[in-house]
Amino acid sequence: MASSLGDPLDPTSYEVGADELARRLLGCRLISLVGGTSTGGRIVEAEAYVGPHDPASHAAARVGHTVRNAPMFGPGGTAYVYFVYGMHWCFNVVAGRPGDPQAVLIRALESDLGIETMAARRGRSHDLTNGPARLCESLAIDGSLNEHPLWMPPVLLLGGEPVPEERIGVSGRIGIREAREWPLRFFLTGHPDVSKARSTALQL
DNA sequence: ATACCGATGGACT
DNA sequence: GTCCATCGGTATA
Repeated sequence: MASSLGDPLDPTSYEVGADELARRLLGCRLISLVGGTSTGGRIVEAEAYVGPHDPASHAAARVGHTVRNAPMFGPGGTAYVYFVYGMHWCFNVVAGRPGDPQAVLIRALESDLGIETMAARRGRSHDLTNGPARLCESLAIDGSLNEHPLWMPPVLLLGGEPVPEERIGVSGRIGIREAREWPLRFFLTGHPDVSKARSTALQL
């Protein structure tokens, strides 16, 4: 009954496929208390990586269970944070049940909390949370938060205003080679924090 | 608005 | 060695 907006999502609500979770996370709020200041915002773009049969996933069958992707094999609702291109962190929400490696990459937030702190971390006052690596820098999320459960501080995933189905756009995922055309990227159509070039829904 | 390019490090084959 | 679930700068329009 404590279903007021802004409560942490229940751990069981993550026990769904990553594609469903990605849609469901749109409109939810990602909040970081790292460093003592609240930073974050509303999720407006997310990508699903749906399991061993997904060749673009870090947990693709050809890769198997490794040290890096181990968090994906853990319980839903925990964080999978990985380092890419020698300089950036990316934040994922693990989906499904233990042993079922699925995750949702958070690609953009509509930032509305701790703007000044985020701007200081980023060294600029714009482009704070559009992009998976940018939002990690703004929220001070790094590898130390790997496997963190997202229903407790210092990083929280809170319920938000439900997003109307017709506002949700779908497209192929970004920055991958394999399975480019799989419709697993979800975003709020026309939202300013979703790049215009990439805000066009896939034509099926 | 798009396009190219370089940075930089770890996971994996 | 090779490949990145990337970004910021610069150039061009």
